[in-house]
Amino acid sequence: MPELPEVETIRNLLRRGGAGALPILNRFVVGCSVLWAKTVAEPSLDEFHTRIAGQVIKEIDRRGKYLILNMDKDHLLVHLRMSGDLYCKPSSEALSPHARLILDLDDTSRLIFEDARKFGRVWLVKELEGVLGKLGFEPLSAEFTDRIFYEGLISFSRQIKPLLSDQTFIAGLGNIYIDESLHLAKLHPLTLSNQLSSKQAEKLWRSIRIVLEEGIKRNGASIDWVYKGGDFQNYFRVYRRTGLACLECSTPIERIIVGQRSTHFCPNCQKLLV
DNA sequence: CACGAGACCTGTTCGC
DNA sequence: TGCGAACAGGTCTCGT
Repeated sequence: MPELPEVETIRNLLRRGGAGALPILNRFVVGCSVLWAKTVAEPSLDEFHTRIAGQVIKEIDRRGKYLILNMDKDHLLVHLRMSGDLYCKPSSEALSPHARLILDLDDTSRLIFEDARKFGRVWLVKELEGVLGKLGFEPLSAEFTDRIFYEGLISFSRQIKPLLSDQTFIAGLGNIYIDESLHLAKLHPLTLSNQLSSKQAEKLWRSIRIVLEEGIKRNGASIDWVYKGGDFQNYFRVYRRTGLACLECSTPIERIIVGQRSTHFCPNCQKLLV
């Protein structure tokens, strides 16, 4: 489910509540159940239970696709991977069959980490560095300038799509937002990063920010059975539009595999540089 | 260094 | 209708 805009949407729901979910700021943890042991990446299950009890949720941040729950003593980091979700509901409401971790809160609500595919992970840590240290550019930050992006791009000779999906280069993009950004920037997904002109890099930089901001504005994308809430899927330019007309030139959108991921692009608007 | 394959998992949809 | 194959928003590790 989640790339940067979906994670940001979940963050907002946890901070302010909405869509049937409760806010969790200033609540404290009174109990905890781990229903799928592998969900807790760090520390050990025993230590996780003893350390998280009694902690207050002070603030919620995001870095790339990670949610950061700042508690009074530790940080609880959450990565939703493919099918995770994190929300707070009254304890009286039925539990999802895919609940993997439950934090009982002091107002008889509970924070539920749900994840059908069991890929998601949480870390309870003193310092963020160990988990987040290798992440690359934060794409909507002020420090992420077109110039620094261009310098980064030309320092590698890599296919642009796999490079954009590398979280140590840029954090938060996934399959949807990469395909959308590359179409907006009129770049073929196999373009080599060091073949880009500064002009093209600037256009890609702008496209990434436009697409992410629109995704956030629309509360993310809802696809399949996994995640629902946002409506960015109604504004896709290429993602899962194989065979449909390009919105710019009417050429049928093509689907290829790049880096073992489904990749959608317009063969007319996004020609491969030679 | 850059890339591809396989693994981790479950659930839905597609094709015959 | 039924059943196996293909596919899904992510990331890690290993081999070449």
